[in-house]
Amino acid sequence: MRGEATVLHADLDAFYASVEQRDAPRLRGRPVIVGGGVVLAASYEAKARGVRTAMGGRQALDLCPDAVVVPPRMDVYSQASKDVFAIFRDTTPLVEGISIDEAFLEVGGLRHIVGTPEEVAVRLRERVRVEVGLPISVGIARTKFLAKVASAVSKPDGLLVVEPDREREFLHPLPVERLWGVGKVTAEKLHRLGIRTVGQLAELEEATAERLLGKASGAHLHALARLRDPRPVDTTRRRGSIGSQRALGRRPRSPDELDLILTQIVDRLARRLRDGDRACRTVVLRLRFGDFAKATRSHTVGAPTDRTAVLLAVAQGLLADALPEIAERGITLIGVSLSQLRRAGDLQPELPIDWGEGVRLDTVLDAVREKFGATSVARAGQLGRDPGWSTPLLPEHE
DNA sequence: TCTGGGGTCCTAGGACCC
DNA sequence: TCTGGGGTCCTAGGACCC
Repeated sequence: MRGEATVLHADLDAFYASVEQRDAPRLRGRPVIVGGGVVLAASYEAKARGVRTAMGGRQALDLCPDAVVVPPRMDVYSQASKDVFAIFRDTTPLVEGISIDEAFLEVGGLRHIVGTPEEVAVRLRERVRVEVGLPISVGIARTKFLAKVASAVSKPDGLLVVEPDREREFLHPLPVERLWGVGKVTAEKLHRLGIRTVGQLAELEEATAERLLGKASGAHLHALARLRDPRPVDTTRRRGSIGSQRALGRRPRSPDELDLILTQIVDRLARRLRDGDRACRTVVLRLRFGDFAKATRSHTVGAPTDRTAVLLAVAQGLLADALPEIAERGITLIGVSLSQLRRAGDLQPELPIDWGEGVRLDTVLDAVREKFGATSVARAGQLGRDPGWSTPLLPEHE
């Protein structure tokens, strides 16, 4: 009556570290840490020694002095991810990617053609192991949330089915930290009330949960604890923002240095934007000051754009505004996010950003100049005329 | 403990409009 | 002259996830 377990959550185990062990036999069976200053991924041998993702590299080596530390190879991981997702899509068209190493698959429709969800999962795990050479865990349940919890519980290299009539006994004894959306802060709020298991959270009144955790997340977590999760596998989801950032260490940085780094970041992002045939409206400057406090500064332009020069001028304007505070507090990270993404095909040129015949870059940048002043705009204009620049900063008809 | 890089979603206040 | 309620957009911050 409540439906069948037809949602798969497939999640590669210790993804980056597994790729390194796959490619270098001498790393197999040994504790492997991917990253440098910070642990990006740890193999299960390293995890067994207490090494965790996001841990400082120093601390990780204290716990596990014989670990092999390897630098990340993002392009290799990206290719491995594509290979695995190709197998997902070959299994069913109903794939919802969650991140580089996990996805939901709806396989209910395959029962009479291929087999039960469990049979599909067994075959999927085998194909990923043989064809890509990586271990992957799969959870199967009636809802996405339960499937995700099931895959996590099954790790490493596991397969776990939660039958609909066993959901309560599976979920309720688990600690609240297992809920998708409960981190350190939320867990502590719950612990203060003596709530440690999902079952205890489910016993609360919904209104109580909302008062404690906020309206949206309170209602959401309460529903999950009561086994309610109506979200279907959504194959149409697209990224809503893209970003790039760079940690800077503690030494002081001159405005020119910051400007150069900012330019590199925006150049890379703008290219990714165009490669994905997308445009954006909002530019967010991310900062982390000398005391590691974070801040954002953002600006939204009237019409979506994918032009490096425009995005850079806006970013430089935001940075110029923040320079006095940076001079005072120091800076340890700078980054940019582009949000309010949409298909570039939806681009509707409007004044003042009108890329019609004969419109010059200077005209386009007027709006930016009005908001931020002339200096950064002048720099952006110069870059646009530099033939050595790595991306076309100007539209073809410029 | 001395802190990466990529994202998502929610909240809250103020501006602005009807 | 003083004062409504509702909706949307923008900005900033924060929790959380992998």
